[in-house]
Amino acid sequence: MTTREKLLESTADLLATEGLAGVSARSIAAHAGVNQALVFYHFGTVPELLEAAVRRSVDLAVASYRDRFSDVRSLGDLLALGQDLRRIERRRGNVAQMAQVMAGAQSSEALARAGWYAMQQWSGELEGVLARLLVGSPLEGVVSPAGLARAVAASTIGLELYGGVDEAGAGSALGSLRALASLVPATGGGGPEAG
Amino acid sequence: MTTREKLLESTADLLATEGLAGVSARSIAAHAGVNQALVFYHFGTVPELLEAAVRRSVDLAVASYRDRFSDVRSLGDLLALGQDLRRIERRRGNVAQMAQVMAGAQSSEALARAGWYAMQQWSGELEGVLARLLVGSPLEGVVSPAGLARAVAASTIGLELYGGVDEAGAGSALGSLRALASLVPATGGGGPEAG
DNA sequence: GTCTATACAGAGATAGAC
DNA sequence: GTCTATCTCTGTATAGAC
Repeated sequence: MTTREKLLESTADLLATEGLAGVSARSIAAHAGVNQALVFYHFGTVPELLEAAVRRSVDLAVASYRDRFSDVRSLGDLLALGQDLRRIERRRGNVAQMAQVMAGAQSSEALARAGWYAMQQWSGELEGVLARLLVGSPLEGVVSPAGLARAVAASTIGLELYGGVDEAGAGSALGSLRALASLVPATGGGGPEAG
Repeated sequence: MTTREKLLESTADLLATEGLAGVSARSIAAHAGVNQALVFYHFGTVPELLEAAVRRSVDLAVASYRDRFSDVRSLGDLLALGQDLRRIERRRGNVAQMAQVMAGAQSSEALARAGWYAMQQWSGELEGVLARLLVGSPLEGVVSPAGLARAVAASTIGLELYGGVDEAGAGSALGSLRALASLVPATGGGGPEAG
């Protein structure tokens, strides 16, 4: 593993576990077991390292689901995949990472770019599936696949943050969304937020 | 206006406009036009000041809607109120404030408490209305008012953060949620996320 | 309650030897 | 590419005069 890779990985780790406030050139370098000055040698500034780390996490994560996304044939399939995906990505810390980056977007151009990119990648993937599934469904023409995909992604971020301050509350929120999803007409379950 | 109040107000302002990273004892004091040491005299630590400021913002905001909440008689009414509320609170910066506090919950007990409290107040209010409205509706027994209220609140936080990195994307997401809401059975419009 | 002054830790970042 | 050393700034927090 190169120094660059160690730094990228450590940054992603720390961002997910400690939040933005716990991420500094010093903490990253310590966690990676490399010298602090190398952060600046390889990435210029800390926000740029953060951006690179998030892009890498997202690219890896999205790519790991590409086959499963293209196998989806029904809203039921999508629902099942969504549940899996949510569970796995939360454990990996990728959802928390995105939430932190988006919260920090106000104070850094690089973080804003990273947040934009991450949302773009995930919702782009989901949008492709939704576009296929909505053809011929009662929802066709009523909701746009692009908007729906983005709504699901944004709500996931919100639920992640909420879970950080009230786990039980977030659980009940998710339960209600699942219940609502089961009401989507003519699909037998599988609404958008159900994952 | 007392020094205490100036500090609370300035903290809320800065949190909404600059984000957590832009909030420090120095910046707050400068914005309030008071001496920096007074932050510690009145509130002990910076996170405690943040907590107090958020509680105050939330209490004031929620109280200002209490009458309108209790006037709601139909999902249509709720939808209209939700749109108003969302527009006004976003402009006031209260949504951004909550998003920042929840993102910082990882690094501070006080912020976690503040985030919990804010979500509790807003969803408690909404839950009361939903509990009334769901009686006799097709959704009664299918979704819990408590969970639904929390899902709406959490999604609002997520959309706020997303809007910070991609305004157009967040707009399309909101549009899709409105479209979905119009499909809620037997109500003629007025689903949960539509506000 | 408010002010000045200051201690001290940790942040980002760079210079220069290796 | 890597390491040591260091500069500078900004952050929290406190002591003590007023």
